[in-house]
This record gives sequence, structure tokens and C-alpha cells, in this order.
Amino acid sequence: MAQPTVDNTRERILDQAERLFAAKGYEAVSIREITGAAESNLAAVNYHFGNKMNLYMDVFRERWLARTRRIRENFLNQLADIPEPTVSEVIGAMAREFLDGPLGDEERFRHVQLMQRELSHPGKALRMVVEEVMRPYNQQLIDLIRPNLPAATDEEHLRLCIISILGITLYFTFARPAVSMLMGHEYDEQFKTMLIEHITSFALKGLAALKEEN
Amino acid sequence: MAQPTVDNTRERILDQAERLFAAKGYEAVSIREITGAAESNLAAVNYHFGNKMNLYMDVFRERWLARTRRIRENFLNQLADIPEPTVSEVIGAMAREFLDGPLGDEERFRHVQLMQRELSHPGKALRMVVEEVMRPYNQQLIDLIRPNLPAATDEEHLRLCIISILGITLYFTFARPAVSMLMGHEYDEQFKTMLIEHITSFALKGLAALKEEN
DNA sequence: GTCTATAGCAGGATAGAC
DNA sequence: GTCTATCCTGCTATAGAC
Repeated sequence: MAQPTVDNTRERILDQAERLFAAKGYEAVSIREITGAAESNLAAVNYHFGNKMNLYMDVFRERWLARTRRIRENFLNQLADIPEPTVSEVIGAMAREFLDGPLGDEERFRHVQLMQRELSHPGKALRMVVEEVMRPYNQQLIDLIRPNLPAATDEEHLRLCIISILGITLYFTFARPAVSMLMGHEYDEQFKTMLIEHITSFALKGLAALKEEN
Repeated sequence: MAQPTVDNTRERILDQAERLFAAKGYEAVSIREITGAAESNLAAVNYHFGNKMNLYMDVFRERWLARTRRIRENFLNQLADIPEPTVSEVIGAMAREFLDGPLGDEERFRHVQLMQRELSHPGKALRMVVEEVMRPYNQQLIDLIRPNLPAATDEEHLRLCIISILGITLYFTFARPAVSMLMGHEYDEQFKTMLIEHITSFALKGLAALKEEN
């Protein structure tokens, strides 16, 4: 049987590259390790991607970016049934997305770690992460929340709040090993549910500070 | 003049190593780059530290750990004059410590980046960071804040709040490049003051959620 | 498109003179 | 304690057979 064989090697390499880059960082991973894990030939990376940095960027362009779209769609689907979502519902949906969403646990962790590396240690993909993903996502959250806030709410403070809420959520994701040690919990279903509730109520109150300023 | 010459080379290497590890990460920095910046000989690292990983750990043990002590002392000094500090004063002092404290701007950034790398990508220093620094610091914040909360406040929720508050503060520090892009501000004095106020009021309200649960 | 083979170089580590 | 010189491993990248 002739397989419909679309460039399977390329895909396998992208998969393993993403996994390893997320886990160890760009410099700590060798092409040999990637092609080994992908069960392909050492030379395949250069054939398909030209060089290592290009592979890294293609991981962002073809995998990471596509996944943010899936996450965003799912987030919007959660809210689609609700005509006028409350702030609590919006924040809750967002937190669930990052801590217990439709992605597998490993995939979600990988996704945030990859992003995290660019945020804290700017590389070639930072501009893409910020301009194509974070800015529009933040704006979307603002648009969803705004109707529930006083019309005079200061735009700049609101943006700081959104960044803070995302910051907490990301923090509970990528600092998972440290949080686990501090709290004495694995990230099982029970603990994740607790985290989502915590983030939602904490952030809801934090946003309330905006109301009192005006 | 005979200098009192304590092992100057060793200190210079530690300095440069810390700077470079924080900026680029362990794997991305070579011994050659470190000794070059420290204007010492290539072999000096192996002579003084044995190997590269040992140098990395000594950076944590001798520099990073010592700095956390300084930060903690300064934090306590800020509160020393106040007999019964309010939650707002405690959080404010903490946020100021990380965003605009007594350390130089570069040193503070370096400090948090180094920590951040271990939190998100566990290495050999994670246990030390968590057990010797984060856990006691968190506990100290709890002890300071507790008197202002209802006696029945759930310990676990309180700890989640503290982690969240520190998480936001760290996030605004290490994700500085991304935050700058999103907000369109450099981290000048004005912006830092704004951030400190934001964190304080946001966290204060978040903590208030605890009061209502009981 | 996949493989082997290898060029060419940078890295960590060490031996041994001073 | 500092330096030079060097070993050896492991890396990226590429050439060229299949």
C-alpha cells in the first residue's frame, strides 16, 4: 500500500523539536538529539529546515502559532453560549484554558514553556509572540470585560490588570515544579480545579479595584 | 604596595558568570566567554571551581543566596518602623523590593532572571531556591499578613494568594521586554511607580476575596 | 527524500611549565 | 595561582552516493 505519505519526517522532526526545545531550551538541545528522537537522519534537519535556528522558528510558526489559534477558538466557544458573559465567566474560561483545557497536559505545559522562554529571554520569536498573539488576546479579553466595568475605567490600568491575570495563570503553569513543592500537591485534577477557582476569585477582586478608583 | 589581595580572579569570574548565566542561560554561555569577560585565563574556572556546573552552583550559593538575604533585610527594615503594618504596606514593601529596591536595576533584573530560569526549567539549584528562599519568604509574608485576616482564613488559600502576588511581581520583572512592548513604556521611574501601585492595589483586593469566603 | 561520511570548529577539561 | 598548549568530544553543516 502506498501511503498518502505527506512528508512524515518533517512532521516528526517538528514534533520532537518542539518537545525538546520546550523542555531544555534552544542551546541545550542538539540536532542529533532531535533527529534521534524523531527516528530520522541527522541530515534531515538541514534538508527540511536549512539550519537549527530555522527549525526553531518553524516550530513557532507552524506548531505554536497554530495551537494558540486552537486555544483561542476553544476559549471563545466556551463563551459562545453566554450572551453577556460576566467578568467571572471570562476569567474562569481563560484560566481553565491554560490549566485544564482541551490540550493534553504535556502539550499545554510544553506550549507555555516555549512561550515563557521567549518572554523572559527574548529571542527571534518574541516579536511574533507579543504582536501576533499576546496583544490581540489581551485586547480580546479587554473587549469582553469592558461592558461590565464603569465606562470611565482607565485603559492603561485595565491593561495592567489583564497582564497581571495572564501573568498569574502562566506562572502557575510554567513554575509548576516550584509550586508543587511549595504547596505539596501534584497537579492532579483536584488541585487544578482549586487553582482555577483561586485565579478566578483572586483576579475578579483585583479587577474590582478598578471600579473604586473612578 | 602588597594588595590585601583576596583571590580577585575568583570574584571576577563569579561576577561575570552570574551576569552571563542570567542573560543567556547555562548552556548558551561558554567558559571561554566567562573568562574572557572576567579578563582571566581559561583554565581559571577549572582551577577555582572544578568545572562549569560547579561554577554555576557557586554563583547561586555565593552570590544569589547572599543577595536574597540583603533583599530580605531591606524588606524588613522598611517595615521595622511600623508596629502593625497593614496588608497594603506589606505588599507595597514587597513589590517595591523587586521593582525599585536598593539593588541596581541591572542587578535586580539579573537576580530575578536567574531565579526564573530555575523555576521554569528545574536544574540543580531549584531545591535550594525553593526550600531556602521561597518557602521561608512566603512564610514570612504570611506571618506579617495573618493578623489582618479573619482567624479562620484557610491556610491553603492564603498560600495560593501569596504565590500569586509574588508571581505577578516576578512576572513584571522578568517579562519586562514583553511588558514594555505591550504597554509601550520603558521601565523608567514613572512606570515602575505605576507598576508598584498597580500590584499593591490588585493584590490587596485579591486577598480581600479570602475574607468573604469565611 | 534519505543516507553516510566528513569537514570544520567550538566546547570542556587537563597537563605541566612558570 | 596563572598561563600555554593540547586533547578529545560533540556540535553544525554540507557534499555527494543512492
